[in-house]
Amino acid sequence: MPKPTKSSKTEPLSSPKGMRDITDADYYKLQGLFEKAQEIAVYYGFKPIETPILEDERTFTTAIGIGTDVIDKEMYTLKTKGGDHLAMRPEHTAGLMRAYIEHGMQTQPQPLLFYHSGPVFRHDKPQRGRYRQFSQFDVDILGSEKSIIDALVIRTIYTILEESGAPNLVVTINSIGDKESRTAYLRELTAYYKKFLNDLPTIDRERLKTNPLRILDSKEEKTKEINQGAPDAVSFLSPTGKKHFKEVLEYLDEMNISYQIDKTLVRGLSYYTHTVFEIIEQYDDGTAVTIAGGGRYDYLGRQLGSKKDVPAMGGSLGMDRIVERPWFKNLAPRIMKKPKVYFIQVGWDAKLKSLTVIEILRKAHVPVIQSLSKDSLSAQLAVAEKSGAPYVIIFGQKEAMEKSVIIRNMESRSQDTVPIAELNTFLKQLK
RNA sequence: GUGCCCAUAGUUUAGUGGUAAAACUUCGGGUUGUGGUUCCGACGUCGAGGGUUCAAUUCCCUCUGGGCACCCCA
Repeated sequence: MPKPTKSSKTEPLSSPKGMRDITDADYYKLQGLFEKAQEIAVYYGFKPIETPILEDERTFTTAIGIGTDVIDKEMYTLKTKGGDHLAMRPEHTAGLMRAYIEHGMQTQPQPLLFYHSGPVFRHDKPQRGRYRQFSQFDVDILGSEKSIIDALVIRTIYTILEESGAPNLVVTINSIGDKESRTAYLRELTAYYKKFLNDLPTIDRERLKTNPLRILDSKEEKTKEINQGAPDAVSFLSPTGKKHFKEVLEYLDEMNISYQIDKTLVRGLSYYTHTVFEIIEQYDDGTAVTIAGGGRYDYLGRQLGSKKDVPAMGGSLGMDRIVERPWFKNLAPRIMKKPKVYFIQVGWDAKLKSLTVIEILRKAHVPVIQSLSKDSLSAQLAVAEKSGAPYVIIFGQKEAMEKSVIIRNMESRSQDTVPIAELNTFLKQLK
């Protein structure tokens, strides 16, 4: 029994901030998008996985990294009654890698292709298209360092967006290199900024300590000036890193996927190496909406305790954001049926048998809607009219006795009396 | 987490320092067997708490929730 708090007496209960109830059309949009994404992923050879919403907190702190906003400010954590420190997942990748290592998936033929979806949680300030609980659809490939793997992930996500109706898609892409080149680059970059320490705005001076790469896409005017002369990550890439990046771009060229190399793209999760990308919707007026992103994470496996390196690449798309975009095609989920008949019953004898008749219809796969709780014929006809169902079945006292129903065409208003035994065959010939 | 704006019925919105209105929706009825109509009725502690006042839905403060811009991200 929850203890009543001060607010529970006075404040009406509502869903937690930034979390929503999703019903009807909104629900089906998300489900429709999921089914489309799933279908595409399956065609490209991905297999499903579902991991727990809660994980040991350390899975995320070691994977995503202290010093990132996602960990420091946005993660929901809790202590169980047994004393375990768990966290609501803020993304899918760390849990996936944990599962891969835990179940020794390295022993299977590599690489392994996974798609993964479900709610993720970030304690962020809500805005339109940004929720504290939101759904991501991820594709990940674990166990290969090859550049074509990067291209395959980007291709798959890009295709899902395209098939959802997204226009003006651009892939922004960058390479932040491997451990060595990244360390060298970071050292150089930090040294560079230290020369301008006094000119750097407070926020960027702060970032110099926590995550210097972020200074590169600072919005501060002063910093933008300083950034003009900042060292460039790509020039620090090792020969293999350069080759890898070049190959990824070649694959994109070959597939006619338009991309822009964005040297300031570093992304907020610290496990990334080599390729990082975002897919944005870009408009002439300069506005851009990020709807997907990802990258390579070759060191994450070891960070989470794997004895061997697990080279891997993944990306995720924000389902809520996509579904709210004006261009989103309503992708009808398979479960959605256009109602074919509206069932009306009149009188007690008919009401008594009505569930049996509806079960006959269900077995014949006839989608039926009804308002069984209503009694009056005219009220039910009015609702039937509004529902847009092309046919109405009227089941009344007389029909209940005769074991028949009246089938009425809503458009022509003509009607036939059909014995219940012949109902299925009769309905089949209706279009 | 910071700044700005907002909050009246299920929804969209009026309105006022003297305890509230319209439209649509929903439910019930006029109408226990054939349609979109019409008529009648019901549904609000004016987001929550506190303050100013004889009196607050209205003015002030706090909180909660939402939107926008940062930050960050999907």
